[in-house]
Amino acid sequence: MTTITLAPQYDPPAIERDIYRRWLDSGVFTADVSSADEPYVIVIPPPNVTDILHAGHGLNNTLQDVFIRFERMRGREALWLPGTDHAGIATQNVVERLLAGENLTRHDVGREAFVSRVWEHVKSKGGTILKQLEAIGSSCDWSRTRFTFDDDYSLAVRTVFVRLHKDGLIYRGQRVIHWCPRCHTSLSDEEAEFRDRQDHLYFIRYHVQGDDAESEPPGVVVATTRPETMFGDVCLVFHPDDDRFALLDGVSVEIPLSGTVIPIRTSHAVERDFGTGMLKVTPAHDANDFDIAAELGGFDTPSIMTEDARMADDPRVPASLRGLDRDDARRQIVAALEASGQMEKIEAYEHAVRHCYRCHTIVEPRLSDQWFVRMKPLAEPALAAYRDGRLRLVPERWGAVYEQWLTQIRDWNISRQLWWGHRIPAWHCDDPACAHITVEMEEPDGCGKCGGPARQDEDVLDTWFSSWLWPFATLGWPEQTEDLTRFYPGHTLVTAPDIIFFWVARMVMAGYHFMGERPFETVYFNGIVRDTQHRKMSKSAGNGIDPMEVVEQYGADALRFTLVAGSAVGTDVILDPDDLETSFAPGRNFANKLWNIARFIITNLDGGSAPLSSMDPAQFELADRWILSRCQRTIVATTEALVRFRTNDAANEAYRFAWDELADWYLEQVKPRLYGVAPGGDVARSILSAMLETTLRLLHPFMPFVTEELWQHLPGNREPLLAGAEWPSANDTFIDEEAEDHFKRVQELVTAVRGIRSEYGVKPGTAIPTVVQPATRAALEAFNAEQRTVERLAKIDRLDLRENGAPTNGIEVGAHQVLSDGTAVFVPLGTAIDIERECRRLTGELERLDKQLNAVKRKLANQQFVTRAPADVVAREREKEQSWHEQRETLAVKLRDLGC
RNA sequence: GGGUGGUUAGCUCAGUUGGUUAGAGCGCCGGUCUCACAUACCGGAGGUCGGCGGUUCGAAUCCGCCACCGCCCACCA
Repeated sequence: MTTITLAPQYDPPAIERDIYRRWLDSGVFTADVSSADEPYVIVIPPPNVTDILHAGHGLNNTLQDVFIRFERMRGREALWLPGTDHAGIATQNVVERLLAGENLTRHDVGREAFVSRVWEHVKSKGGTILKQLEAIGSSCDWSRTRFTFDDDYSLAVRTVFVRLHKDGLIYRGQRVIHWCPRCHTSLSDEEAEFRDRQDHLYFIRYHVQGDDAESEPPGVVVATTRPETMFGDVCLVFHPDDDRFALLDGVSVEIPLSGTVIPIRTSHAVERDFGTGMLKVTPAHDANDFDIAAELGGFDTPSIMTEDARMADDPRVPASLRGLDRDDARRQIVAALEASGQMEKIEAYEHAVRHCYRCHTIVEPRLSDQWFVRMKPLAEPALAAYRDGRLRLVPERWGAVYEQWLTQIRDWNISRQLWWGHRIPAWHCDDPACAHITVEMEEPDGCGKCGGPARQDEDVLDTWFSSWLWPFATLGWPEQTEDLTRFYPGHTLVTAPDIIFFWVARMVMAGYHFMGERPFETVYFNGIVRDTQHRKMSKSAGNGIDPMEVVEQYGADALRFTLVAGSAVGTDVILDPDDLETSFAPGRNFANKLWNIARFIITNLDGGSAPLSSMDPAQFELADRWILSRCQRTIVATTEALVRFRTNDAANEAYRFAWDELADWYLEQVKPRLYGVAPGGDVARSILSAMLETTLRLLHPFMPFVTEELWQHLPGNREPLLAGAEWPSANDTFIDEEAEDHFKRVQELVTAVRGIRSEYGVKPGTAIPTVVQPATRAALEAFNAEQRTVERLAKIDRLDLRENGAPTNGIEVGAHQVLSDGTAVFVPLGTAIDIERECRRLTGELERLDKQLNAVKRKLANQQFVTRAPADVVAREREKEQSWHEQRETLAVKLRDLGC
């Protein structure tokens, strides 16, 4: 391999595209169905087909890629299955907005033309996000890309519908559902999300029939937040034990403004303490009221609003209000009631109101015929799987949410009055007398009962009704394909906790019901990306970060590193959209650091090095043994952290090793040997090469581009692609506690000397008097090269080592740095020091030391501590006392010498 | 109303089962363009770990209460 000279700075855009191309060409991302290796499967949470990548996708997909690359390197047959979701309402809304720009509605163009228009849009604009996933380095198996509207996938959806229907788990029912008057569709409970709203509670007086003007009180007062629904009232109810109204049971009242007569009844559903204790029952416009009315029996369910949430053209609605939208109607009704004296009072009232999760319009409860999935039987296996540990959630606390939802699960409304989606495979008989509904995979010849003509149901299925099949429908189900056999069940699902109900729990249900097996073993919930005010990042809020911009400016690796290393398991990631530099420069800088570590090492390898295994360990110096030992520990720690999904720990372990240990210490220590100034150059080269190689492997899941590029520049024979290379395994023979301990002392000494040089402006040529304690002396003596290391790294000519006591008598003044074993480094002779200032400083230091010393003495004097604390803890305290005592003595001598 | 997460340096956050003198990055101060890197190097300042109480030889860590911030769920209309 020719060593091209590496540029002094890493330039991401210059290499990312080529590297990605190289990966694709090699097929390293493609899972081999016939491989004997143990599989590892992640299915992507399919983004909406027209989505563009936002920061949340960035985090989510980077995490998936980290796991998949890690397992791939560990030798598993890794499959990361990508794809997109047709996203019913969301996509339909996008196209409807486009039409609106041409002053058209979907009804103007018609169903068929509209659907082709959406397809057109999806084909031209869709899938952008998949290209963007490539840009951030995602190692998806693109040969298996799926779309929830693919023919195969649609077949799976129909199959599921038909099967569940046959099993009695899908039924058609008339219910009060959540209706979005803007999207013109029903919504599931999950899609109608609560938002707090400042509202009013209106107290309205209903006249009791037969009462005359003198009656006291005249009629009954009902509290409601929705006066506009009162024309749909069928009765008023109060609690049967509520004495206040005891005489009113069975009495008739008139609905204000319309005069419709309705009875008063009783129901245990009434909360006596709320409002007046009298409740109006509007079965067609409130799910609870529907239940109450049903329980009482014998009531109609009058609808008094249209699909647009306008007052209906209905005899129950006063003529002047018909056609008004619900807000205008409310205003007029309130005004009219105030005028007629029937508005008792209006109170400010804050409550949670359901809104459409797509357009945020207030949802209108509406009585209609819909298709439902009976959820209880499906939920049970999903619940059991979690409870007996077959399904693991990380972090575990989400289990409570998962459990609670499954425990109190309600039937799922799956029909949507949209045009973009999987058409429901049900055909209604044209003959009202027959009214049979035929449910089949393909269009039947006619009604399955009477054989007459039948029309297909107009509705489409909830988009989540296709998503919940994702882990197996993507693998070819209902066909028993090789892929399905090999790659189901999968292993890790990485997703955000906000779709735990929509998607995660339902996938588990579908997995057990149709496959008899969990779809994945672990669900890893990543955090949510927020801005500095902890608001969720979103385009609409204008606080988003465009990952593509970050990739351009800082590189994909910087983006990835920031997102992954910046957050602990399941915690949110806070980023400042107005300050990309603060967030992403550290990642970019680290990539550059890595680049330069490699640049230095590769340059100095001079085209090659002998393998580490051929080196005689007897020739290893302290620094060699130290870095080898540290490297082993880093491998263990990084691997361990990744296995436990602690990606931030893993990334930081590797980061620390590369920057703080390899670059800052080993590289510096080894320079004289490389330049031939000191012996041992070959050993150093060999170790450097091994360290770089391992570092690249360890960092590859986090920063695939820069590591792969550098890998390509490494001299020697190894796997052609880092993406397909082996994850390093730890080798205990290199663990060397003595070397770690000794090198730590060398580091301490170097740092102390640097401190003195910096603070007192000591010139490079000056010797540094040092009174060495045994531990430090051992470190320096056992490895005779190390004193030279200290001198070189601290940029001094000579360490002037002395035994015992202070070096002199006030000439070499100001004991400055004292090491943990009491070794003292002094300011050298001839250095200008401000004696007074030095006295103050030393005195302060002495006080601090005394305080610590007293604390530790008190601790050791405590019998309880000595007898009850673990022996090693006590021993540490003893050492501490000893060392601080020595430091104190050194300081005291200095103070005396200075004449403080 | 019920859950649940958080509160540690100016900022964003680590701190695994309670045990060295509580850490990192950025920012700040001082010094260096030292032949891998100024996207760098060296040194430094900065925290009574939200408050109170408790358990313990020992608490950022465990328990209780309080305060503030956030999220989820919930048929008091």
